[in-house]
Amino acid sequence: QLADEGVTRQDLGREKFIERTAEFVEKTGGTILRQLRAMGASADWSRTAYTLTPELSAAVREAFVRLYEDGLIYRGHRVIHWCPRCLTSLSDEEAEHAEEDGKLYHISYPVEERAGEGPRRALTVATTRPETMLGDVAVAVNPDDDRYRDLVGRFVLLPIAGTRIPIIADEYADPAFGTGVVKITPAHDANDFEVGKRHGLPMPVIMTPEGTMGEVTDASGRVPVELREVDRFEARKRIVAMLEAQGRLVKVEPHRHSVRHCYRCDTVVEPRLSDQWFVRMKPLADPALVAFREGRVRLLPERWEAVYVNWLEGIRDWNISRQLWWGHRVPVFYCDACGWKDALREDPARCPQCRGVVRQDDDVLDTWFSSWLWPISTLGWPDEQSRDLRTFFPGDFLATAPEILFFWVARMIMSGLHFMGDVPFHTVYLHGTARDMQHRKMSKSLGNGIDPLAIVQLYGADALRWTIVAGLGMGADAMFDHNDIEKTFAPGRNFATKLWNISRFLLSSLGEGEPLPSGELSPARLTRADHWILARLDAAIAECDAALGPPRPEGSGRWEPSRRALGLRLNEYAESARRFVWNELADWYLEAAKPRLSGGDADDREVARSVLVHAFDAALRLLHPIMPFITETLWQRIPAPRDADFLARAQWPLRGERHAANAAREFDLVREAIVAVRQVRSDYKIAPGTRMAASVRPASPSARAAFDGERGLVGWLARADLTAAAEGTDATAVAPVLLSDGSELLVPLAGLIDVAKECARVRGELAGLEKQLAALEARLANEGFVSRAPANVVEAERQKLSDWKARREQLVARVRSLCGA
RNA sequence: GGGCGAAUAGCUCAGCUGGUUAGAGCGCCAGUCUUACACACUGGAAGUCGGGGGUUCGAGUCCCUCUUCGCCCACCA
Repeated sequence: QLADEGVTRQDLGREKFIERTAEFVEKTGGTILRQLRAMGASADWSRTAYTLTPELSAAVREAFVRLYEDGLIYRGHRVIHWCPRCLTSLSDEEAEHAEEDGKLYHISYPVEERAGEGPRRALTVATTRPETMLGDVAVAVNPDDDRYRDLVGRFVLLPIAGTRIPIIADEYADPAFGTGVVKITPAHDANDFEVGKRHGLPMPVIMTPEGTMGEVTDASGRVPVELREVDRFEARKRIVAMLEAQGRLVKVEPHRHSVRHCYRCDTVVEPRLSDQWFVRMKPLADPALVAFREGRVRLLPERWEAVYVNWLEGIRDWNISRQLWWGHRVPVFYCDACGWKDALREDPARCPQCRGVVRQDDDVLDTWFSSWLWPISTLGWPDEQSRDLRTFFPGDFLATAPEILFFWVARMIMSGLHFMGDVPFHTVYLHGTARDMQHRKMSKSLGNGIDPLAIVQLYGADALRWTIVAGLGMGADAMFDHNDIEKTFAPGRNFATKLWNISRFLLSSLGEGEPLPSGELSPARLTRADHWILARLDAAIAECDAALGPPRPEGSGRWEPSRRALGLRLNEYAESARRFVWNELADWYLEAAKPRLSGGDADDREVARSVLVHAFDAALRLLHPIMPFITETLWQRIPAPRDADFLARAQWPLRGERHAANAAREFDLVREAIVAVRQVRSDYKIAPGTRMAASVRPASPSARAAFDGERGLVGWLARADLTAAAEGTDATAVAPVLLSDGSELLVPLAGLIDVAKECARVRGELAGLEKQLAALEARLANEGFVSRAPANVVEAERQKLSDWKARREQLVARVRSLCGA
């Protein structure tokens, strides 16, 4: 906004800038909360917190002072990442790498001549950043490099600057890279800084904070007048031209390397020597590693654990000071009169030593220095007796993005351990990132983003949630095509519509004036279909439970050792629930129950309604975490058991065990028969309205009872009249189907069968089966398989073999009678 | 330079500790306004699981290697 007004923060001044920023935060801060609410996030919205309130600010200050007192915060003079646009230092994590095509410039530095010496020599150095040569204070060679051993201790003359700088020996110089000679610029390169320290070299800063050329720390005349205040990239070009003119540019090679950029504005970061506040990280990181190794904190998906460990093991001190104005100000005070300084919890009126005037450090703290305290500062820390802290710390579960694993997650773990002696949570779930079809992160600047609120408007929050939960494996990135959101979000909307329509049917089937279902399911009155849907419901609940993983053992501070038991396979959970609702409840049970619900006697109606309500109620409970809005709305309308005022607070469904397994199996057999008849109808293009006939040869008394008992259902769902099987039917006039239990279904098709075509089809099927059968027989004939595979696997294969053989027999018989000799 | 991930049906993706004839959604083909739903219903076609090698009775799943894409980390100027 300020840029639009053509104003900089410096124009405005610190106070005014903070005022304007606070105004902005006030206006826009609610956006994310609104989005979260619209998407159905279920949080205690009365407990939102903000790091810049007095309470949280006090916690940040307390943390700083304690770390300072413990010697874990110190002032460091070293090369840090500097953003010339933001005019502030950055942490290592805020300076992001990006591969770029650059150039490697080889520059020849003449060796200072010595009296009576032979031909003039020169050392060639290679650099990607020629503009920094003005800050060179030495050239280094490896002490073991024979090529240059004799030159160590002598000097080169820095071109353009004209400065005389020593040739030093340092391990840092890699004999294998380039010429083996490296220029040393301690103020503008972190490695060179280390070399400079080792050799006690001067460290001239030759760039202004804004990134233009200029002497900042001394006036040694290194930067020629014509280059002063020239932007660093422009200066690079000019210096290269000057070197070329002087014959000092040996060659220029293309060179791909990675360049650090400011995470905020993408400006190329400038390594720069300066004074900053640092947190000593090793003492904080070690306990975080121990906590991980002891299993007190766990990352999912597991592959992130290696990343976490790797970062902690190689941790470097954290630059926490920013030369910005918005944030928590560094609580360190100085007395210029006597040189006193200290970090304090309260602002001092004057210097405790000399009563002189004190001033506070100008810098503010890295925003993550406040955020890393979030799990404790929001609960009342540093008051360890705070009720909230004692009640809610440590937390249990954190779901967040992998990109802030280091910035936030690892540091929260460190601060929790350091300040509270415990991890702030036990499981970290690192979810995927929303990307476009080119796998690029969604971002404002690329314009490839999808506004969640727009999706909520168009398809509903439940559809959005469904897409994300059901469509992705654990931790997988989500690719969205913002040009075709329809195909992405329509399935979720369609499923929500399905739920809506199921409830419409359910409500209309309750009928006027009839008593509402009692909710009591008396086993004696249940039909096969009832048993079946109750069995399917139990299976669905079991699958959802398994996908979500078992709850953590009561009172245990850690998860079970088996990580796989943790679950969080949300997509599997969603799919199990969907399949139950759509493919089982809606497609089969509801259709099967229609005759009973509209006709039948009052008892039939009552039972069917009860089962339907029971199953749908359970379905809504299963789906509520994914689709909270529609499930809550529908649950309020149906006569479901009211164990809570809101579905959100109602019980998770439990497995009922009320069904009879054999009755459920019988229904499955009937379903098979219905599907078979439909297939025949479709294959032979028999009009949907045409009533068909079918006969059955049951393989068992149970099957006989099922087909006898469910004749009406077959009539209703397959439009086919089941009759007793007639013996000796003409093969060319009947389509036989072998059901899974061995029962046989015969569909008369006199005059409809194209004998030649059907013969070919059956032969094809038989050929396929023979192939499978041969493989199966080979497997069972294999000594190794029979002796080494688990018994249940072998048994299953044997069962399969006998099933397939029966099927083959049937096909062979059919081929014989259909295709002739 | 190191590490990680992905590559499975036309498309987007599931396939946990190796073990049915590898699944879903969308799309496609055929049919249907069947009194909850055409944002639907019924039936169907479609994959040598990126290439090669290995371990194993058995590999989409484990190991090695190659190719392509992506991400993270990194002090080769």
